[in-house]
Amino acid sequence: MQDQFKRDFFLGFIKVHILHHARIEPIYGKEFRQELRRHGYEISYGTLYPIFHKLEKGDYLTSEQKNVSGKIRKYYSITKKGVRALEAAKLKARELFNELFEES
Amino acid sequence: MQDQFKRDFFLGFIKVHILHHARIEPIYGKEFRQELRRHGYEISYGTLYPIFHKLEKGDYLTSEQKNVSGKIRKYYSITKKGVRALEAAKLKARELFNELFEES
DNA sequence: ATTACGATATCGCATTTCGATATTATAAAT
DNA sequence: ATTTATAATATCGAAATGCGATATCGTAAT
Repeated sequence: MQDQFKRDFFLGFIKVHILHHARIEPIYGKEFRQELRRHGYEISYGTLYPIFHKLEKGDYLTSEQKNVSGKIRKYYSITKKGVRALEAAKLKARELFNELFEES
Repeated sequence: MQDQFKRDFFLGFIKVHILHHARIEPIYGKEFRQELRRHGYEISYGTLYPIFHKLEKGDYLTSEQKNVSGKIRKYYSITKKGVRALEAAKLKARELFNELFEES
């Protein structure tokens, strides 16, 4: 599968992952990107950070800066609106799963 | 959930749906769009048709025109390469599902 | 002061997405 | 035979998104 289509198919998956993880615990860009790579997803910072910004602007995430041994990290947590969006996404993900894997 | 984010999250889901359905039987644009609407996905023709074209160009789909009572329909079927991409996507969808719904 | 460095932010270009509009092909009507 | 109607596909221009590369930030150590 070529990279071009990987992105096409999976960027949405990645966005759901963001909300899901940000609900469990605050996440920040660099570590989250590495987490994604461990799961086989490639995303550049030029894509990831603007997604964070957009999700924060849309009030799906909220951020808080922390100084970790002299380096600034921006931790994102999910908002109530984000939780609602995540639940809607989970519903759709479940439907997709059922359809893809139903016996036929 | 606002439309803007619906699209962000679900356009990839839609692309997986396309491959999945095109594997089961040949699909064509207008009917497939209505099928998607029944499942709660909104996509315009200005988005859908170029996706078909791109998937065909990338050899994930192949098309055949048919005359149905005077109207031309372009039926798309999946290719071998498309099947491989679909299987990869199903794997990822399963992983996403497992992560979203795992007990914690 | 300067350097080092983890981390975030932004740039310019290419591609994608969108609603709206145009085009195509044929059957039915005249 | 020409016109009209219509299902369906194709394409347009503008806006948004995605990308790799590069720049910037903030602080601690030197």
